[in-house]
Amino acid sequence: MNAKKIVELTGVAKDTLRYYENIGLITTPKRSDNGYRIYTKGHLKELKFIKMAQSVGFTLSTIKEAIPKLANPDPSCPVLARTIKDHIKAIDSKIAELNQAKTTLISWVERTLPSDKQE
Amino acid sequence: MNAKKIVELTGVAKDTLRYYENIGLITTPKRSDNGYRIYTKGHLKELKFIKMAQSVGFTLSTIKEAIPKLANPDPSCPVLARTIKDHIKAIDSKIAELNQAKTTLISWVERTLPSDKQE
DNA sequence: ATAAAGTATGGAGTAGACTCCATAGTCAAG
DNA sequence: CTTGACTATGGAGTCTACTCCATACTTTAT
Repeated sequence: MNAKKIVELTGVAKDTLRYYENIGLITTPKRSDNGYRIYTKGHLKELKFIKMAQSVGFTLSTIKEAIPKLANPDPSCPVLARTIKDHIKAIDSKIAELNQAKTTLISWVERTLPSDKQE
Repeated sequence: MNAKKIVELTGVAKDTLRYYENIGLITTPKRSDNGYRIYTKGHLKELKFIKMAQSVGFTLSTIKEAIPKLANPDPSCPVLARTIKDHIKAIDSKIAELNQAKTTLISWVERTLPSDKQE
């Protein structure tokens, strides 16, 4: 698919795509004869993953470590499973932090506004 | 408490504290006669909250909206509860996103990672 | 009394993550 | 064949969140 299409589908700007390509975050897209980039479903997956990971506080360089392993997996590599499990652990930590933050906020609400009802 | 102490207790650098003060993120600390900043337990709470919120992907400007309401609550203000609940909702969304990301990663691991070809 | 440690200030510099610009080649429509 | 939409490129600019000066005043230790 062309640039316009993937921008439309992912909400990621054209320039951002080029930026991601430059820093090696996404798989380098092939080019058609005219030099235009050709994006694939693989790129859609990568970008979806990037947005998700980013929204929960992972940096692009952290994401970068995970992406190539997801995009070009070597099934016979045990290090891969290890790495992904590390990322899952990182996600678990973030979930724990979020729950802590939530608890903190709720206690603030209850202490401050004891009569207020839940939504 | 003095700057050294709060740096030690929170792990937030001296310059960062001044930066937070400049952008109005933390409560402006009172000064002693010599002009040195005096930090309080309130600052500890604020900084703890900032670090937590930040680690899970909230920006300083988003955090800034929440802090004053937590620090100087007006019990008769329904907007306060609204705002805090919005933050809790945002946290819930982030938790949901993380769980989704986790599921995705796990499925990647379990499928022993399929290679996906271009369009 | 002098050094060392702590603090203050304005302002410059940095890293990460975009975002915009000027210029130019490509392609579909009229 | 010209216009306008689409794409490409290098490089500059922006914004966030720090981080690092250089300089100077205060306090503590020897």
